[in-house]
Amino acid sequence: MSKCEQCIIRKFNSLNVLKKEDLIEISNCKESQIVRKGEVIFEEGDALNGVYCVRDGVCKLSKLSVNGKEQILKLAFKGDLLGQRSLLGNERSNLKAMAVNDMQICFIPKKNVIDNLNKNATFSLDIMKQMAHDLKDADNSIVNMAQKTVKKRLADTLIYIYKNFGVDEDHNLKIVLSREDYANIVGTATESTIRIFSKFKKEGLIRISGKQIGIVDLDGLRNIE
Amino acid sequence: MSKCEQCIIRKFNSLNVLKKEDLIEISNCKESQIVRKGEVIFEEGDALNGVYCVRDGVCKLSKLSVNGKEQILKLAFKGDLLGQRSLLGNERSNLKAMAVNDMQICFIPKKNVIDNLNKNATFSLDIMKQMAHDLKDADNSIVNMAQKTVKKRLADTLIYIYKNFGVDEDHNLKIVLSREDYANIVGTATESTIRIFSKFKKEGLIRISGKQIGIVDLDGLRNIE
DNA sequence: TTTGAAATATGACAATTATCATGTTTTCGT
DNA sequence: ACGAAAACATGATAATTGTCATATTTCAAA
Repeated sequence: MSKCEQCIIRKFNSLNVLKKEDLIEISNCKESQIVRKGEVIFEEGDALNGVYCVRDGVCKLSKLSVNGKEQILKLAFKGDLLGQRSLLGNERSNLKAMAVNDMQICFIPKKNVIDNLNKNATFSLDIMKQMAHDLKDADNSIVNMAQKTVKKRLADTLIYIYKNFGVDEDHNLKIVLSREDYANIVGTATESTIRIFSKFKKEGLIRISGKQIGIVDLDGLRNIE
Repeated sequence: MSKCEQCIIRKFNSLNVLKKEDLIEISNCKESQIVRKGEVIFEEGDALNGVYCVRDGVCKLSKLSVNGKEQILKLAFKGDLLGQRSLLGNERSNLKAMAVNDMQICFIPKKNVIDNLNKNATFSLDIMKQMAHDLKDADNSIVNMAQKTVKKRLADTLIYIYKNFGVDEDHNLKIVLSREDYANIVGTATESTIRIFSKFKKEGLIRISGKQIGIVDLDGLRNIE
């Protein structure tokens, strides 16, 4: 089992500001685990007794809407801390987390996090900074949902995945999502997603072979209205 | 000028957990101001050197989308702290704040807030709790935008305003917004909002006289699909 | 009080998106 | 490798929503 104080992933989140002794303390209490593609880390409504730190892999954070459709709110990856909100608000999780590919995550008990929040103002400020950033992102998502067409949102999503996760040796998007996942990210029907991807393909913007999607004309995608 | 330590508004936000001496310190530095209906408190892109605490009145927090339309993200009122995100993230405001009716607000300099965040873990935790709650709200907004029809979103908005701000002596909604404001809250065209309100009126769900809107059948509004 | 601008209202039409049906392809467990 | 289930694909059609045009009303400043 690797040690937090040696783990480079913490460079990507607020744990980076902790002192070595506190990291060692956390390291002794944490539990590393492997999560396979498709496995659920936690469900909407679960009581979380700590936070998960993503070391490797990607998961989707989603929420069921009243009409029974899943809405994907975020793709979490390397460095992301899952469940901090529920921990802070002392509430059950309002999101579900499911692995998109194989993952490595570490569970850090609530006590360790709260202790550090209580004694380390720098840590608290860094967490707040992160939350402020998340709130800004959320605002942008709301504006996009409200004002952009489905086509534009799908193009944006493809670009987002390209930028954040890159491509494999065949130049296809490294993160492979189903058309339904894409639909659940932008909030549309699966058929609409399929149709629009077909259109993108016909227009030479993307390349499709099964679930593999490659971006052919990035600027073309960017310029979609 | 009233004193923070005697101000009951702080009961509604994180300032409530501060010690009396710190409140007095803040009170000595704060600046109370009156903002008239339609006046702008800060613009998108402004550098804020503190936070505004809303004592009375309501303001809309909005953001311009790429296509030039305004998106209203929140109606802030009694107890809300404006600008804490920008302060924490050390960024310029990504929102604009404009008074919906006459307001009383207090400006608290950045230094006072940061000082208390540094020395008072309870305060920090309370702020984080508030932010966690805001993030949850934001998630719900995204789901609603993505999954609900314009009609449903407008009905929800009317109910929200009814629940949070109540009615005047004529039983009309106390907060008066233009049809354009409603459109900018739910993310639709002004004409669509006007049309749907007209429909609500015909169906006996609401009452309209000019800008005054009254809710006639709350359950009817709730049950809209 | 007048008047002109802004807000509200409504029709006609177009564009977008959802829904349902049905067929094809891919994936995955045995 | 095989068969079933899931995912993908596409057509037809309906519902929703946006856009443009044009009245009408409201409201505030001169």
